[in-house]
Amino acid sequence: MADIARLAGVAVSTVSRALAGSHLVNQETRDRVTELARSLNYTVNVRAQSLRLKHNHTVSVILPYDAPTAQHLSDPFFLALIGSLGDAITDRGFEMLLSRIDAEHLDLAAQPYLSGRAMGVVLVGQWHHHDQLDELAMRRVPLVVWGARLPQQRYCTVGSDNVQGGRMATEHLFAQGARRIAFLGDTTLPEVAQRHEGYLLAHAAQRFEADPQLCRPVTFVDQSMDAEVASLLATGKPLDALFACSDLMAIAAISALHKRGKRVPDDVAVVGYDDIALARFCQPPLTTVRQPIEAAGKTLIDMLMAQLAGELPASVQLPTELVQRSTTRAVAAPAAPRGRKVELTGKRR
Amino acid sequence: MADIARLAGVAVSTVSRALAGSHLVNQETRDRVTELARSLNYTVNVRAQSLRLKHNHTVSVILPYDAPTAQHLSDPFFLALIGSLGDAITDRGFEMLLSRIDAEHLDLAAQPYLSGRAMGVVLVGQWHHHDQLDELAMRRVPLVVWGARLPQQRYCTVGSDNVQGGRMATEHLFAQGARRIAFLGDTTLPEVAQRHEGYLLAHAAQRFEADPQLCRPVTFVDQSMDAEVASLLATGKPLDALFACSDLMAIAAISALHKRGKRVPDDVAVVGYDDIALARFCQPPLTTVRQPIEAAGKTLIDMLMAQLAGELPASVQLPTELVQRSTTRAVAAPAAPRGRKVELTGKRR
DNA sequence: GTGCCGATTGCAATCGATTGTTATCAGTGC
DNA sequence: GCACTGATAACAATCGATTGCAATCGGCAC
Repeated sequence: MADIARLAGVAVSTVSRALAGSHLVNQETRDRVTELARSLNYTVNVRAQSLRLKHNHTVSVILPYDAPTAQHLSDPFFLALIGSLGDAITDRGFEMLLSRIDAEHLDLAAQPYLSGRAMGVVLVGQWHHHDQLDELAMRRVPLVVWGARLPQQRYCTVGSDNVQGGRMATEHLFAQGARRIAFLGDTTLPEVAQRHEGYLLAHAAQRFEADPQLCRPVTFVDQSMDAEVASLLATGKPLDALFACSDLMAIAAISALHKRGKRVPDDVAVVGYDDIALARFCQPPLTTVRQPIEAAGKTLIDMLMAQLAGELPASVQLPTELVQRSTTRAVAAPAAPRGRKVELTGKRR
Repeated sequence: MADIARLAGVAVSTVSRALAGSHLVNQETRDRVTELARSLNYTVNVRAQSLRLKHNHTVSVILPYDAPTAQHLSDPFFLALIGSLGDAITDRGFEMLLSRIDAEHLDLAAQPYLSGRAMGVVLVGQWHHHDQLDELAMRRVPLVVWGARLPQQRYCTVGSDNVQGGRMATEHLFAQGARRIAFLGDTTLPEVAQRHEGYLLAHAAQRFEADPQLCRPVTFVDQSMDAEVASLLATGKPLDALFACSDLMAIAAISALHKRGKRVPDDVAVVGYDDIALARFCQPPLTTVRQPIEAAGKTLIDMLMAQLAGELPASVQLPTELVQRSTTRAVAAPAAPRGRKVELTGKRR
């Protein structure tokens, strides 16, 4: 900026004002400065600017990782969520700072905010440390978490309505005559626990007792699905259906079922969760509970902006919908969750 | 920092040194300051720090978007690449600034660097503006591009060996008796053009003439695949096989083929490109040319670091491998590209 | 008592912007 | 000729760090 000032024969302050389009500087001077800046490929230094202005246009998006397994960033649902966040953030003219932290130390999520790099934080998944998140909220860190809404939480969450989703999936399976429905998912995770709650509610509504033996704590993405399915089939009692807490798990389970001569949906019906791109394309196309990914990114950012505007963090539960494809038999739309028409195609191009 | 200095009864400069672990400050003072900082949840302001130090630890990753179609960030391959980059960047203790720009203005990719937000730029895809990238390189912007290596380019690219990949796929199809092989992909994109070149080389090696009617300029992800496949089947002459320039296109094509009563691979064999997660799970599992995504992120960052260390930008072509699954009939591994053993499973968990 | 030494610590300039306040200047009225 | 006014532009403080250089201090030798 000093260079431009020298070349234009004015003071640095005038250049600053000129580039900001201030009317305090003569139109002619302003044009001269602007042109000079353009021809020199000059851009204001954002670090200095945001240091002086004490604000910035960056949103920190954090994906916790499970340290013991050193898991890489490859889950299609989370990646799609990043895409959705990326779009939402770009649309608002902000930038996205993406980083990863150990899932056991969610308190580190505040770093980008505390160090002035970002105006606020979006954390993807609450994992096992609800308490650490509450603490961050109490320390007034602008924070929105993708995950389950828990009783009396102090932080703001955005997530799908997991109880409704789990219930809808289970009811759909009941509706086609299934009676013994396996539940696959790690219920120590809040979101999965809520889906399991929906699963139990559906059982209660049917006056059926859920067999605890059918609930398997498979982690979100897992190679050991094969063994799990084998063990489920070996219980002696028949297996009607299977509700998996992610599409990836559902697809792995279907593959394991096929390997053991079970037909889907004729022998075992399967419902997944997420409605990732894969669900629509795999054979047979997967019946699944759709989490509205497009809306997710937008809503997360909306909530963050609301907090930055001084509003109270109101948590949001986005509606889920059952997308009926071919891993379950076609039945009339379930009555319970009165909702929008079921979409058969996603919005992806 | 001033607060801490006051509380600790020392000068700001001492606090700075203490937090940096400098041995110029007394061990005791250092401990006192460190403890004070921790208890106050204090973190150095990264903006001020990097302003003063004139360097930072941020890598800018840019995904161009096609403005006319206002395409969202949803392509599984690019998302996976972001994941890979995220891991590579995190592993090196850096942070990732993710943004999007209009694919027609790749020169804007320099902004994050010029404005001091990032130490360098990784651009995902070179799209149609090779020239703009050359210009950026001449302006000495630290830049690495994911894409095709073009003759006499001035910038550094990392990409898969597209010619080899295209050739390998086509040879594999020839090896199982295919003679009329359709090529699906937008050859105005450098990467696709090179895959097409490989396709033509394979034809030449077999002394076969490629029928231009079989080359269809489908854009990377497209709804109109159905019409395209219909048109291919309607040419009058038989269709043996199909090489699609992305797995997504391959899967869409398979779906269109099924709809028209064609069996895969019996009537039409199909090879995709990328080996995204979907390829392994879809039914039938997709034969495809694998781009080494894990290595991609690492290599991109390695090349960026090399540039920052003052080295010349050497472009890299990562080896591709043919992953034989079920959309082609099993044949012995092709002889031409002597390579590593074909892996049947990816590294995903 | 003086001077030197090593170990710490403080002072002040600096990074690149922004902005309230002050200065300059041409034009105008008396 | 002088005071006043409006339009521009310059000055200087500031944001929160870092660091070369100077200052301080206790100890020690002479």
